[in-house]
Amino acid sequence: MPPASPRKKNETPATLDAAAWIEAAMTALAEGGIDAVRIDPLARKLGVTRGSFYWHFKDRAALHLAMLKHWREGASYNVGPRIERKTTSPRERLKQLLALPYSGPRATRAAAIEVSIRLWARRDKNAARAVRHIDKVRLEYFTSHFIDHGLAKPAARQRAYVFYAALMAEALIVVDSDEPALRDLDKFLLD
Amino acid sequence: MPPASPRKKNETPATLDAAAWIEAAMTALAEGGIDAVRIDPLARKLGVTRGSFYWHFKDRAALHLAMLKHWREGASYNVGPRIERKTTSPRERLKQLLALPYSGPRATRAAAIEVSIRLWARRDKNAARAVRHIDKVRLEYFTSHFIDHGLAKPAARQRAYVFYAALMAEALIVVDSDEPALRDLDKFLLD
DNA sequence: TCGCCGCCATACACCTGTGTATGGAGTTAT
DNA sequence: ATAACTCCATACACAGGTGTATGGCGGCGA
Repeated sequence: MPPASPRKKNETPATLDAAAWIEAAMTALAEGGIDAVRIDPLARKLGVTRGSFYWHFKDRAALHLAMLKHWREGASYNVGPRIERKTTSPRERLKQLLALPYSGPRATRAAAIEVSIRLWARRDKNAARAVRHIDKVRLEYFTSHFIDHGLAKPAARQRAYVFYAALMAEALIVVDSDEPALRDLDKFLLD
Repeated sequence: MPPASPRKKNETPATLDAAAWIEAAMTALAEGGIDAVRIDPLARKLGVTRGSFYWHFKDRAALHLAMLKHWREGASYNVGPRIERKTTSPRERLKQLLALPYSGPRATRAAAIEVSIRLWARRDKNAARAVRHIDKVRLEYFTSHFIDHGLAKPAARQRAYVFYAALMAEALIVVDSDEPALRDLDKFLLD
């Protein structure tokens, strides 16, 4: 981050172009892992040169940290809310979580980002810290729902883990799209 | 592969040194994804130079295909057998499968390879084909166990998917090692 | 209008990896 | 011993990425 660029009035919060770099970086992360996040290709896709990057970021490590921060702030509720508009039953909320398929256009990107970051976390301490934090948040979120659903805490936590596993597995396991195993999954996981 | 090196007598099947390259490549794959499988670093770790590689393989693409073949042949029963020595009950076999932790020394490598290949499969058709095949084999394997366990086929297939998901999730989701959610998981998944 | 500054382009030095071509050491067959 | 073959080292041309230093362009403020 540069010396806190002091923007003027009707501009976005002073992180507009840095955000564009981060967005492009996340896409590259989804498509090829952390090693695919390279400055030159990103610059070409953004229609600029390296000069822009090295104004907004000190180096690649700075971009990596910004990417983790971005994911940390967005991932908590990417997999979660936007659902609790109407206070439906806890069962309905979990059912909707399972229903949002990891096979959509934007969901595919999110799934790839999940996998990429977790692979990255195997060799990067910062990424590992972010993953640990996000998993903690999500598991507690799911657990609370199962508690609302009527389960005792240990059972709720176990169920939350399996629920989370089933959700994440959609980003890894390949089955035929008409696979019946995916239908009525909620009946097994939620009842 | 070179012109089918005609070995003589007491040598291993003519793929001894190529196998060493593949082994090193799989380790690199586990540690940094497919982009980390680079010839020069591999050569340094093996104590040789590029000259060796380009004798055993045509190029990187050939190594990639060999890696997929290697994984395809080994992965089917890496996650599976070596268990069915004694014909225990199907429930016991599945329980043992769940018990083999993805946190051991060599198991960590296998888990990383799983994730790396699946991320790789998002941009490589051959890798995608291998993953599809392996998932099919494993799901059928698990399904048959649940059928032996007494479930009807649709229910068994669904249960196999959740079982497989819980297994794979250990390679992704990070929890405290003393997490109670992982204990007694079999009671939920198998009963 | 003039200078300042945010933002990016350009050029340079450096490093790392790929693929190929060629040579050389060691072994085996005749 | 000589030829042939296996296996690897060496050298080269090329491509692509990183980081830095420097220059340039446009807008805003006094």
